[in-house]
Amino acid sequence: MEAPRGRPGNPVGRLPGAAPRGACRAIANEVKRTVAEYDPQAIERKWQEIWERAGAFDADAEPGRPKYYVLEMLPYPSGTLHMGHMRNYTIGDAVARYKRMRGFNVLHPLGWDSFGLPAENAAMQHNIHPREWTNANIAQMKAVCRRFGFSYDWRREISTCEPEYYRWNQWFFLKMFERGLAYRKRSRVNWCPKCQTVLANEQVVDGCCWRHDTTPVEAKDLEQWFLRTTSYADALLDDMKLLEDGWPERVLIMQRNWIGKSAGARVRFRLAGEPNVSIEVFTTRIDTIYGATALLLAPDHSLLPKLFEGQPNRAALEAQASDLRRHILRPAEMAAEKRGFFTGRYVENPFSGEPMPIWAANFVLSEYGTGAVMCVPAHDQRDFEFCRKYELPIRVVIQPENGDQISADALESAAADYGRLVNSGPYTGLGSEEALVKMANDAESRGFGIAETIFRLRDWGISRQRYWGTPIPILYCEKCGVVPVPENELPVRLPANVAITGQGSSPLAGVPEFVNATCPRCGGRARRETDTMDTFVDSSWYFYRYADAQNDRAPFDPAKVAYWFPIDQYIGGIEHAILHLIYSRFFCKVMRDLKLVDHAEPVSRLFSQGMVQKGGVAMSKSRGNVVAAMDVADRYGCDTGRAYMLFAAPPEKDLEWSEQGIEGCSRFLARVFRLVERHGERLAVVQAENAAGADPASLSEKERALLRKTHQTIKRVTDDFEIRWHFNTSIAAIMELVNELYAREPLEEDARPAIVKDCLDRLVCLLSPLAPHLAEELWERLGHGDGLAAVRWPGFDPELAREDEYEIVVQINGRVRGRVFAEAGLGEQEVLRRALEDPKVVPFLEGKTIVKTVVVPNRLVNLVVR
RNA sequence: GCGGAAGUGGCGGAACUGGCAGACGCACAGGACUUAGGAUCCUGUGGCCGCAAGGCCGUGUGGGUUCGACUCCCACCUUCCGCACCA
Repeated sequence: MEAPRGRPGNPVGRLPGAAPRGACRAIANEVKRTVAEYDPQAIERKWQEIWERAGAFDADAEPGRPKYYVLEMLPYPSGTLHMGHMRNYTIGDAVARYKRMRGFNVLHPLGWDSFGLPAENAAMQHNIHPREWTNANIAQMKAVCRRFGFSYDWRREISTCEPEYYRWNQWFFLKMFERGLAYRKRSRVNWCPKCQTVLANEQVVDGCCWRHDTTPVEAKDLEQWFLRTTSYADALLDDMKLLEDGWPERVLIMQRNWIGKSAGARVRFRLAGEPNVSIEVFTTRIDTIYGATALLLAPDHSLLPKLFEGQPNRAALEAQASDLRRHILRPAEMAAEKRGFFTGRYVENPFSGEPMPIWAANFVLSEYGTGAVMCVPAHDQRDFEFCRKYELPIRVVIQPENGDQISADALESAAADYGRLVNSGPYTGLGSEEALVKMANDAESRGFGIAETIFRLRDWGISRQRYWGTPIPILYCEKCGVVPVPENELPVRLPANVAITGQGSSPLAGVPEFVNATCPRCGGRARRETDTMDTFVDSSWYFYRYADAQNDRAPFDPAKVAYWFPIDQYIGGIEHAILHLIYSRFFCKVMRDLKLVDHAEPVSRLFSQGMVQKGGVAMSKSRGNVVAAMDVADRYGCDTGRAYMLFAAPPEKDLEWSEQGIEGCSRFLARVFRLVERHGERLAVVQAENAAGADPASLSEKERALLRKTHQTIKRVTDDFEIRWHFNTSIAAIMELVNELYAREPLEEDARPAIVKDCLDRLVCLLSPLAPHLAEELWERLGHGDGLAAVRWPGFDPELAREDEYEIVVQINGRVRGRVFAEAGLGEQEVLRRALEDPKVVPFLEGKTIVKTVVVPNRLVNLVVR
């Protein structure tokens, strides 16, 4: 790289007007002599107390005043605040503080997702009541949050394990029950033998429990309560268009996949020889039905045993079936081979009348569609592989619109694309899209099928055989059957004294005082439901409760919610992209139907922050690479921790924990402290002069330079908050400003105190969302009696930010050959003239012809020569 | 396999609309101050060649568009994440 060149007459690499070299020593000495050390612990303690006494971050609904609701995801109170939390809350806090300075009424609350399994595990291991354990953890984590000075309105704190909160879970459940959105059915459930409870489908990952990733989930039949998420499947999908601007694309994609809408048709195939028995399949490709050469059943399809009846080799078939059931493919065994066997029976293709053999196949999912599919090897890759293996016939019924015709013998893989129908009876010659509609219609009018759209999304099973959760408010009466607990009897409280063994069914079943109840309808004996709710119920609506956390007559006052909602900015980890966020959207839609809210979506903007890693991997207990937030605060102060979280990477990217990096941030804050401290006493009595709009001629060259850098920094930091959401570059910009101020020391020379003060004031304001305690302290030291909470975000004056003079790069054929200076606004011709005269440039032009010139204002000149 | 994100110095990262690649920080080196410095302040720091002036190379790879490409287009490689026999 070329050596930096200063202007003629200036020392190389030094800013025009910077202090002469000899001055550095003097400044350093003076700084050392007079400046107190940056003491983050003292400063942070002081301001946290002041904020708390003042209720500085309490916010109430003020109709007519613009609001901003910024929210971080509800934490589980594990006891330690780890780096992920710290990063999450630091981002949210920076945004909250920035928006306050922008004049918004900011709602920024925090609470605790305090039901859940770990409390029960702790109860077993340490013989401590889940409530005690949980509350101790909450106290600990809250202390860390306070130590970090996050600007929460603590009056709105909620804890989901308190009856004041969970009674509204029960209330919502009853509302859903009334509307048929909560129902009970016996169903095959995912059972985790370690958790000793049911898991939602969403909680099964690769066939294993989401908490125990080496424990395979078992199938079990149980009576379960479900919430009918599927009745909102279309709304959940359609309303995603409202989120396209504010949510990360990948989250929307994940949700779309999860909902898994597929449009197709249900078709009934009659069992050959038994006209009253038929098998239904679901297909999205009814246009290929003339190419179906078999019908495939899931190994656990309910009809399978019936098919074997009366066959001589029935026992052998049943053995094969149960063998195949053991080989139902789990996602982890995706590469495993397809297997199946012929059942000995046939169905009749309702379109062609042709007989088709029925096979059982291990890759057919019993829980999706109808658990049976038609097998079209020519046009479906899975069927193709299956038929090749078992030598079933392959028949081409779709030919590509353009390109070579295909033939069954030459196929190396299935041809799944749409095309034109061949060998398809009366449909031959139609295009796939046309045929899909027509054939489904015909199937319906001929009585063996119907167009249908199905979803991958299933109803949400919420029953958990656990103690530490919300009791499901249902009674079972010997006479009246299933009876909901009347609203006025809520909450159904968790009994305090329960033996938690971790074995068998719900611990509540062992508490007679809880189980035995009176039927509210007939007054007879009733048994209470002993399952509790999935904790995702708690977190599906908690952010509404923040709007009205103390309400004891309703989950919230709709007017308050109408003021604060929707959430303007929600911030959390990507791990909640599906479960929590779909359930929350579902709850919102139910609430809208209950007329509690009038918005369609609860969250306008969602941000997924990156993980915090150490040594390139996520911090985790098992890896032993966890750094606790409290340790950072103890060693460096929380402002340093915050600054590092924001500086080390843009917020959406993973962040590598670096001790040296954090020391760099600590140095930076100390450097800011010394700078302001050095001038604070002198400037505290000075009224800052707002130079905006001032006559530039009245400013000294140094004043202009100071103001220019300051206003350029304001612009950069403001854009970072408003548009880019890249706080790393905000801090970098502020560092540049600080460097410039140091370089121009002594500031008291050639610059009026009022101007210097103005610059330092603005610097401190820019810093305040990022390192709030230090900023408050410096603000005070600059002589301001009022706290920063009352201060507006600094304004930006483009006139002051403008450069007077630009260095213009002169390129010859795209290569940098020289540099010239041009005053702002200098005409193109003049810039070009200077470029052509530049002594560095001239030799490159000798004997050449300039074919083209490009002049980019304030940036460069490119001369194309030949 | 499908979908998404990303590949830039020794490291974290910057470059906003196509216009000086490497801002800012870390690390390292030199200097100042100092009894001392792992504090502070100042300076330097992509690679190669060169005493220097300067030159050449350089943003995963290969092409393309353009006066000009980290940025746009095409093909490919690698990494991470999500989904995955969903009929």
